[in-house]
Amino acid sequence: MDYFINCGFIDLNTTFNCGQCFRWSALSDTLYGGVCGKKYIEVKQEKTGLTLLNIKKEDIPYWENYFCADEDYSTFVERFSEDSVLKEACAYAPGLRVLRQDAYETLMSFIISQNNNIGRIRGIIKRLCAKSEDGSFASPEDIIGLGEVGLKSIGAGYRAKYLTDAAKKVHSGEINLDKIQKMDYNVAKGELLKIVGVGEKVADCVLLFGFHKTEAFPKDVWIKRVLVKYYPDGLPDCTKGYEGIAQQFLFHYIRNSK
DNA sequence: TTCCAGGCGTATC
DNA sequence: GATACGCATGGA
Repeated sequence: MDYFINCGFIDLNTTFNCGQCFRWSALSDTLYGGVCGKKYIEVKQEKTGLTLLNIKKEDIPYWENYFCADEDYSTFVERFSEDSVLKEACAYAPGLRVLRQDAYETLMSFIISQNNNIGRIRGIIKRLCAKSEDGSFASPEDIIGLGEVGLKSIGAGYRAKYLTDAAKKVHSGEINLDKIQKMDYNVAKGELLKIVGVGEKVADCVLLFGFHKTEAFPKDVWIKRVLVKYYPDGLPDCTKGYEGIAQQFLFHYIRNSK
């Protein structure tokens, strides 16, 4: 069956190409295919939401959660528009949404992202996931099995040992992603920082994109430029509690405008 | 050829 | 706590 999710306007092209996710690809102007968890899905752009194609009824809640159908983005935009720069950033990317992605996949993806560009990140993840049996994201066992040599052969470079460390800690239970989901932001961040190769920025990306902790504010090279240029005295009050959502609008704006 | 990319670990002060 | 440097890789 096909299933329409009415979540208000969502721009799939912008949402899938703003650097938060790496496994969606355009099949046409209005159709996208992607893999999350064990599920391949095709989604169609609609005026007030999106349609899940050929979806099993029991999978619908997963995708409603993934696309944050429960969140009203007009409220965010209204709040952020108290600040002139954020107002412009929001106006620049109508329909941009921060997704609720799988925490494990987000962890591995953003370890790969460090000191890297989005095109290469996508390529490395694609080659990595080609190593799994069913096309789903490479499991901890898959990554441990590949070893650092195998990981370097797909272009992971010096991040190979970081992926290995993360995979081992998840596999052993030393890092428990289900428990991290329930922790407060600061405690959760402390857990992620135990992984070799996960620093402040990657931890915040995982907390925002994988655990939907919206107060996480990842500072990459682009956002650091935004802070210097527009917010030398800190973020405006209208972002409080939702700094991560604001961050994504600013990130997309600074990278793509002008 | 050099610079850069959704940074981090390590050494040093 | 702050700063400097090396690190794999490939596109610009």
